[in-house]
Amino acid sequence: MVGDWEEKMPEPIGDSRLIEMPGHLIRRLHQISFALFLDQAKAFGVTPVQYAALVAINRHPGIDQTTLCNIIAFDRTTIGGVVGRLQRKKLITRVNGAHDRRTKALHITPAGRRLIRDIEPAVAATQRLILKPLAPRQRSVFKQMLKHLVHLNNAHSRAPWRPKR
Amino acid sequence: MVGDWEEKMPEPIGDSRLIEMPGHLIRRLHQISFALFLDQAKAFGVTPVQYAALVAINRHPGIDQTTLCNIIAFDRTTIGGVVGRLQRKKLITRVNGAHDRRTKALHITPAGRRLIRDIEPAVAATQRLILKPLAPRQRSVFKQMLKHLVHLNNAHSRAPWRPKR
DNA sequence: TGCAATTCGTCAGCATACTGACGATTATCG
DNA sequence: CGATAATCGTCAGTATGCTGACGAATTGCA
Repeated sequence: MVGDWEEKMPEPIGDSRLIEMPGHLIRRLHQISFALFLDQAKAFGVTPVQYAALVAINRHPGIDQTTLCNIIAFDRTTIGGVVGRLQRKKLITRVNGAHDRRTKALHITPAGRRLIRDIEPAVAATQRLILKPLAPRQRSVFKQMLKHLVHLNNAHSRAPWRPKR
Repeated sequence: MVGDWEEKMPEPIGDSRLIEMPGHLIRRLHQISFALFLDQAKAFGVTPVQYAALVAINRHPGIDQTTLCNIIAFDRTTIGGVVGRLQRKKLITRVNGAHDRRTKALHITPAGRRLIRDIEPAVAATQRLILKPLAPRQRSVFKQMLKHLVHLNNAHSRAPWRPKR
């Protein structure tokens, strides 16, 4: 299926060009990473997104949803559903803010704390599996590049990361 | 906000640990990449996913949906909606397969071909912008690593890439 | 040949994301 | 103080992506 390139014709974009585009590869790596997490952590019934939110809530008791979004770089609209599902699973509580009645104050429950503790090996295993195909010395190079790309492209996301309040 | 580490306590997972996890960074890079594409190509009204499908359909006239999924590593369920939207925009046609009546044969339209041609600069610019924060020599290193990670982790996705039929 | 296994497209259900908008509330400034 | 601006959480709408299931059609094998 190679070889239909023709003189004087603008070269049609073929499979290989498409498949090697960074954007395409990043999309696939994201899907793989997500699937690996679900597989490793399937006994706990949480997604990578829910796990990230849970860790941040544990670390910042009483945090409101918008500040949570700034810390873990989520979208403000999306977080509503995420914390709703965490609440349904009794991993967090959500009460109206005392000082600012527009906000909801998020707190982790004992069950949530237990989950964070117990899921740790699965989370660590997931990160190892993602990078497993690379040689050990390349893994930290890749991680550095990832951090660099994300930090310097931060502003291009609707949900940019922001330091503390 | 650093320094609440305590002797004899299992170290709680903090923001920095979470934020530097490969899985988390990959999710963010995917969002950034997606947003950059939409921004660069906003005049054309297609998503990265729709663009990938369109390119593959252009390259393989009459392809059926499942084979299309194997080529661009999509999920079989998801592709239905994607090609439906391409059809609604009159960029492709979808007719029942002649030989196998279970399948739908996909063909690109003249409008679809025009779009692929005209959107090219925006697609190229997107790929450049994604990798822009890296030094030029690092960009190909990163691309190689991405390809390596995706190929060797291929089987872990529900929608693994598969060579031709 | 005939029947079981497989495949194709689709459906319902759920979860993550983003846009644009809104009411409620708080902050700011004249 | 009071009007305006900004912020918080949410909603509707749209798009991607997955699981599990299904009817329709085809394949493979006994």
